[in-house]
Amino acid sequence: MNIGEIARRAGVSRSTVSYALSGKRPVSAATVQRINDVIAELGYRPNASARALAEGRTRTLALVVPPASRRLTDVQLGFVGSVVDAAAAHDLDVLLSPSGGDHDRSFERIVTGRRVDGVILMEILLEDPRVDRLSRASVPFVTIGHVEHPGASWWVDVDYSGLITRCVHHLADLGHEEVVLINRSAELVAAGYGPALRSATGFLSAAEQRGLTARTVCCADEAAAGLACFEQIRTQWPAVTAAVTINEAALPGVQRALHKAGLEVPRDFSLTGVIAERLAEDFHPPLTAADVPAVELGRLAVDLLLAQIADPEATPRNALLEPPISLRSSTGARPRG
Amino acid sequence: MNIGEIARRAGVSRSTVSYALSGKRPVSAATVQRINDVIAELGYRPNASARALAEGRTRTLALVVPPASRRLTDVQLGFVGSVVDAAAAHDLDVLLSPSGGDHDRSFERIVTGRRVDGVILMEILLEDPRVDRLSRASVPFVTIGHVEHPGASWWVDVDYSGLITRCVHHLADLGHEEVVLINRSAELVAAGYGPALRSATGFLSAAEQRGLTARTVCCADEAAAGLACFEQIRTQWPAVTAAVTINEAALPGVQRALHKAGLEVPRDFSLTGVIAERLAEDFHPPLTAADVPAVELGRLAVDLLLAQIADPEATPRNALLEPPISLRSSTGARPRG
DNA sequence: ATCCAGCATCGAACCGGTTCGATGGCGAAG
DNA sequence: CTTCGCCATCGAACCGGTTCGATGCTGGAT
Repeated sequence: MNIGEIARRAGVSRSTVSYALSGKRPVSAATVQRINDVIAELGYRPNASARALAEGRTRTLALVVPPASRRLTDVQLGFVGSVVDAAAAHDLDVLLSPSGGDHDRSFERIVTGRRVDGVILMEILLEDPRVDRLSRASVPFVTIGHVEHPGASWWVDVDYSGLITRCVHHLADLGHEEVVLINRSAELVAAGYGPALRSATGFLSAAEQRGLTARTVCCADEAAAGLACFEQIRTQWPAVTAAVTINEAALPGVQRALHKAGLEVPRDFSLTGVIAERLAEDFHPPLTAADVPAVELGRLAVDLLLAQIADPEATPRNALLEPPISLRSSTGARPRG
Repeated sequence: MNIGEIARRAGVSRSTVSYALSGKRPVSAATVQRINDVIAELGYRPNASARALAEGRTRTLALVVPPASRRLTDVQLGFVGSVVDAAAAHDLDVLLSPSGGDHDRSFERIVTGRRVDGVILMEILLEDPRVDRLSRASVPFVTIGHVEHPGASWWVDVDYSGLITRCVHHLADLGHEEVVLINRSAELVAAGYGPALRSATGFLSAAEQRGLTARTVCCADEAAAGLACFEQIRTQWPAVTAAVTINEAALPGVQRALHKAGLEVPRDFSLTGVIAERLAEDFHPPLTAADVPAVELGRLAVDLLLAQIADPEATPRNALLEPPISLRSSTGARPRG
């Protein structure tokens, strides 16, 4: 069941078997044939640990995800799936490491245990200790999202600020004068979660530029909070005629609140934002929104990571995607009060 | 950066360092202290591959998931999260392996490459070739879900048939006479997906037992399909007054269809089934439904797997959970036609 | 003073691959 | 017929840990 056994049965040395499998040195066709026969017969496959030890690489990537207690959003789920798929396309395995708490033994194991060839970090904060940790440990890594001062690091991200800006311009073009941003939870904002903060600044500056009255609220990532949040908006700022959101989990609640208030979208109220495509299309009516290209981001992250692993000294690369806003049917002209 | 370097700096042999770390043989307190100081100073951590090779175990579990193309349901997502968390609690890492296609190189790597100590398989079919593959390879594994003839294998599952039966009885008790099962997609049923088939048989036999008229439909796992499906039900079987479902993805569509048809739940129509708790509560009104205990199942699967790894010869264990039906507010007495 | 037990430590073998330098055999060239 | 070179293969070292048997040293009992 190991390479020595294969060698013995094929009547060759262990190194010959190794070369026959890797093709790194020529081996005669007859010998290769014999070795392959034995391997097929015994169903042999090299021991991954031994190979990793000898080669100095594990053919494994780590994907650091938020702990399960924090439910994944649709967008995050898209990242995980696409990273796994992209890695599989390169015959790489993916190790999942829950991180975000304080103990983070799993993260430490991965960083220092040479358990993986590289790391993909998602859900990062503007100031993220894990980024520093990986830099110091000189482990190749790519972040999905970027810290405030990325310096010389590799990352891919969606331009939340830019997208939100475009949403605001879109609403301004339609004549809206008072708009609200329904952000992610207050905890995430307080923690320094990039998309939430960049969305807020983008929203405010775009609104100012267009002379709109801008309101922002944080909303916990759940339907019930979405409902409560929307009702509060109606009470507190009755002149608001449009909302921009990046909070996917709140959408069902917002939908219900709209219904309860007897508001029809987009006739009475416009809704847009940055939302996973599937959710945007499940909404009623389908949301005019920027679809987060989760699949592309995941694939891109793997590509960058592999480039970095191949040449750790290469100058860092990054990608800031700004997907187009898909015009569906949730935005319309400001209702005449 | 390796154990030899630590040994040299601490002035001891490599084996002493190893014993100091593992505690498998006594080492004097003074020596342990010295070794720990050196380790702390250099930030040493044993190479995972080398350790795996020497110990013959990788301290890693594999979780076989459906390929990303098939979107994960909320329940499946719950499995992934809880398995990862439960594994982390035991200081184990989790390797994600997408499987379900035909080539499945990732799956083969894991099965034969001794890359992991055990495998957790989810989304299994009544006849699942992967189960046989793992059995033959004598890799410890636990399935979430069970094949038709589990024989001597380890598994955990939810008793879909039993739960659906209870839903039917619940509706019968409320006086409903014609009920429909909104199942998962026709492809899944055709592929032999356990929960879908067991739900159908449980539904039909319970309905027969109570003398109800039973209808069943398959519905693709998406909101649009849920809407279309529900409208078709209304047209085709106008006497249906209650639905039972296990299709989470269809729910938003069903909700919209109810609204479009001007039906109020539960006054005009009752809805129940087996649904992730979060989705049941996000529905309007909250669904009376059996919450799939995804977290408990995941934890249980890890526990069983560890027991099996510890003693591969142990007699297989399994668990068939039947969570209580949470009475919320989506079921009521049959409307008087 | 001698012997023995037991503790602390060491050295070597082993896990299962990869890789490098060396070697044997063969055909072609001189 | 010798020599050169190349192709195919071999043997040994190495990756970085773990583990087992052996050994030196110390102290207490006799």
